[in-house]
Amino acid sequence: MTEAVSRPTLEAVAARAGVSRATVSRVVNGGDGVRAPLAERVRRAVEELGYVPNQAARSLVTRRHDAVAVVVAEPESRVFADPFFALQLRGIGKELAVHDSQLVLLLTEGRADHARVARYLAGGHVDGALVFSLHLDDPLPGLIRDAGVPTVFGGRPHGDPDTGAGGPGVVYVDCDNRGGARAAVRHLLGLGRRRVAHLTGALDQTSAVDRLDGYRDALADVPGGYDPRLVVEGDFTPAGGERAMRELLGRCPDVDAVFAANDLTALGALRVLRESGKRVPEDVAVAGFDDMAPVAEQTDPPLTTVRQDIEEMGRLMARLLLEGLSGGRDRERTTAGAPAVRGKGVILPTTLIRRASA
Amino acid sequence: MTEAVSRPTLEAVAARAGVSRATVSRVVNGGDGVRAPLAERVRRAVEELGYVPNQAARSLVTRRHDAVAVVVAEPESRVFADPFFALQLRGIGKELAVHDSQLVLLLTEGRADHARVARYLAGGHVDGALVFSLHLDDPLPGLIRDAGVPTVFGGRPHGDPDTGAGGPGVVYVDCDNRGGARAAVRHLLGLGRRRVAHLTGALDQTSAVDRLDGYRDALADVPGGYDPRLVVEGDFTPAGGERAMRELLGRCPDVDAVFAANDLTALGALRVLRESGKRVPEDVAVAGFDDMAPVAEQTDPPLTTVRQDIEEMGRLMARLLLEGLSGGRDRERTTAGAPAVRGKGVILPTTLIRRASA
DNA sequence: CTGAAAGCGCTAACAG
DNA sequence: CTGTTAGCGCTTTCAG
Repeated sequence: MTEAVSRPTLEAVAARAGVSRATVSRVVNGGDGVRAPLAERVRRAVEELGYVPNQAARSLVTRRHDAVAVVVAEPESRVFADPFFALQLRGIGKELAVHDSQLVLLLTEGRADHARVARYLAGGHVDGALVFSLHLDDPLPGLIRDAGVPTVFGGRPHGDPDTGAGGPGVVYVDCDNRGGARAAVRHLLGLGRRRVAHLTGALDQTSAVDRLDGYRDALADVPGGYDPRLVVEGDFTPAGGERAMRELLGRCPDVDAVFAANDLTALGALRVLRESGKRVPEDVAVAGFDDMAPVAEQTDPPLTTVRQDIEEMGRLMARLLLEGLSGGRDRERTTAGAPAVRGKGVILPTTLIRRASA
Repeated sequence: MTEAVSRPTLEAVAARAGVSRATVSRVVNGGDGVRAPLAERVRRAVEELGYVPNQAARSLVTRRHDAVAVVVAEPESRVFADPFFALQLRGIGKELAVHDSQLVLLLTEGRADHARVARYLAGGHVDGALVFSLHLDDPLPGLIRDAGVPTVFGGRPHGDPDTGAGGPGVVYVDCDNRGGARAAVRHLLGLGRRRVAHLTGALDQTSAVDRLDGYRDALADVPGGYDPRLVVEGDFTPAGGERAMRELLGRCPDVDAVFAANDLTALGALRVLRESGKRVPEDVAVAGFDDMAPVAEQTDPPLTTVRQDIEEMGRLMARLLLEGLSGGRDRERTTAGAPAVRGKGVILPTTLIRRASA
């Protein structure tokens, strides 16, 4: 393990180039307003000395850090078990890289870590925070508000402006959970299915609630309508999907279609259906949500599901934060076109992907 | 999005407590050498003002950052497609949290990003770096060496001390790829299989090479020995596994066992075997590597595989770095017991997990 | 045990 | 256009 060596300072570069520190600083930061030959001399000195600015010193005066925190609560390990999070992280990373900003990852695993995160955020190391707020009782959003750091949420936070209960100025990015669910269920209905069940996600997360609402929406349109016995609570995991599916089969053996809250849940459901001798999609059609490639494409049969662009969500979160920081200057359009903006939330569209399971 | 507010300074706290800045500083940093009543007054002032030290100012003088960089090269998206990386990250995060250190994630996606990463590392924002060096031609290790930052590698780097080609002082953590592979292949041989094939990983990664070596080791013991026609190159992905398995079946229809370089490869192989009407394990026994829960437990049949403790690898990398930084003080023992240390590499043990596929 | 003073390395007015 | 002059907020000798 190499020891860190002491790096040359502005002073040293200035001396070598025979100019003042101020001039070197100017050249290093864009270099406008410095005559070409001088600038050239400075650049050579920088090069020869291998000078790299000390960020701590710079931040101290500029109050900028070129870094944003990504806060992830992972009370259960689910966050890490599916590629969802990794994809968002990648989107965030890409966008930040474009703006020359660093990604500081703050993992929390319980109350103990919350204090640490709050302290860090308040300590002014970062220009802003991207927060994945998962659960209803999560104290993190409050702590972060108190830290007084510009923040964008991933996923609609509980009690957001749209539902009327939320605090002002909450910015978030989410996909159209409700619309996507509606589309999936309508597709199942369009197949002629009349007993369409729903295996929900963990209902302390808004995504699960919104998908359930979408399911209800679609069923409101049809004669038979909504039957509460066809709704079983899961938890976004394969195991939860199995459990829920078993319960559903026991309760309503006549079910002919299942909309699972995500692909992992669908995976569990498929397994139980196979065990029970039900054919998919002949006896029971199955649809999922997320379109996680490694899951949805490789189930047997391949899964019909609702696709959301996870990486784009991450990218958009970062962009929104950065735009807010720069006071709305350098606004650009998202690569996905123009997403719908409702209140302070940005909702990305979803697409139904038809495969063999429904 | 809340605007950041200006935080109180040491000065303010000092004024409020009626002491000097120096005294406040002492109290904030452990507080030894300050008389109790005074210290108490300071603590109250800190509390009332909600004072949090400005890290930039502090770093400027202490030259410590309480942050380490995690550098991940992801030229292909594989890094993110499997949970491997997420698990290591989690291990790293846990260990860093214990030491009150932050995790700065540096994602790179090509040459363009390399310069950015090198600059960042050289800029002295972090106390050290954890680097996942994946590919043979990756220029990253070199750049990082030049940055002069203490570094620990994840996975044996190319040309490490053990092979004699590596630079001095390279520290890394890896699992016992070779030994694990050997165990898996011996297990297949123990089942009475005589035509044991190997679907390799991407051979520009040391893990793939080491597993191939383990395969050869095991075969060196038996009469028939090593048959090069039974080795097909894959790339650690399911698609690569399918491709390799198809080629293998074409070339050696008499194969009766397959050792896949990882679980994802095994997944692809299983699919092709099923298509071809081969029964697993009756006709062909299959073993994988990694024991990724969401994959290995849920294949059909469940996969016999070599387990490595990925999270522990991450944790250990962080610990090694931190220990090195503190000059070897506060040394603790790893939770996994005492891993083997060869040269500057720490090799974690692997375990064969028997399931139905072999 | 406490305070005064001197910077850490950099940027940002302000003069020239 | 370039240099001079102040700090940013903190830690750390060094006196008292």
